[in-house]
Amino acid sequence: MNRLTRGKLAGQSGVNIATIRYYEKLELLPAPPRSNAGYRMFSTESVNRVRFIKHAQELGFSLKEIKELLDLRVTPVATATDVRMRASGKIADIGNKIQHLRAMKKSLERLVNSCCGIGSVSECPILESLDSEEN
Amino acid sequence: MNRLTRGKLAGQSGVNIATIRYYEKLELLPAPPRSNAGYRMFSTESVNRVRFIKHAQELGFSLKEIKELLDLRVTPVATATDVRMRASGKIADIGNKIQHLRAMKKSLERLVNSCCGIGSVSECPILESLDSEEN
DNA sequence: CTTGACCTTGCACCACGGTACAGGGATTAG
DNA sequence: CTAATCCCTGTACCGTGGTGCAAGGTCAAG
Repeated sequence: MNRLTRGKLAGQSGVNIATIRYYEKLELLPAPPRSNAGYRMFSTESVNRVRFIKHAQELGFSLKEIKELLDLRVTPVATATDVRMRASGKIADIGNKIQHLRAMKKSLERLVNSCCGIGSVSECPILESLDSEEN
Repeated sequence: MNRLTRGKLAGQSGVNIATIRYYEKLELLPAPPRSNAGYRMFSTESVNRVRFIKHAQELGFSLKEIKELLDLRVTPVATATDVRMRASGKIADIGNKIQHLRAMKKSLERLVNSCCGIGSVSECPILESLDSEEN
């Protein structure tokens, strides 16, 4: 298992080199072992970790929430019930996000199909996918 | 159609009163007509608008992107093709988000079912839903 | 064995999305 | 009529998520 410097990790995962240090500080990345000279030696696994973080961000999770997601993996057995509860909460959150996105997608598809068709209707219906009272 | 003050709009849409002014400055809300005393007079429609903005944010859209989504509605007929293209791009973005969320959800469900079950396995598999090279 | 490209640290700065505050005017309840 | 509560504006500040810079150490190529 060969190891990566900070610059290599940043390059391979598509983020700025300084971001790696920032994620390490927030404990989104575990503090890696160091070479004799003090250089960070990341495992190749870390690339997936950083990519996961970036993808989760695009989906509307904050770094704090992403840390919670990642911490689900390593929580000791003693708290299995707690882990299951938190994971279930995250699953529910994700389900809600999917529902909202589906509604938005449907609205946009209606917009494309009905407003901007050959007839060129000037007044388009509002994107009204998410008008519910609560949430 | 009765009108709302800034405070009423904020209250009914569940945001801070200062946020309304901020959204107006960013042109996410159109500058409303004013009363004789200079008070903003929002339409009841604005409540849905603000809610839409908040929901879209939860789904990982920036305010700039949300402005683009909202602007799709009011772009003149002349640019119908452009509107259709931009809307299609947004639809594709949303589709990708949904796919990513589904993968995350599946991973979490596997975590709940296989790791934290009665057997209490200590080593859980990584949340590996999003390891793809590109995107 | 030097030059350039990497690495280290601490610290300062940035954009985004708000949020608060001061100083003043309007409106409504008692 | 007056106090409380709303509204107005400009401006300053805040947390999040980075990003850049300076001063110095390391490593690999020529």
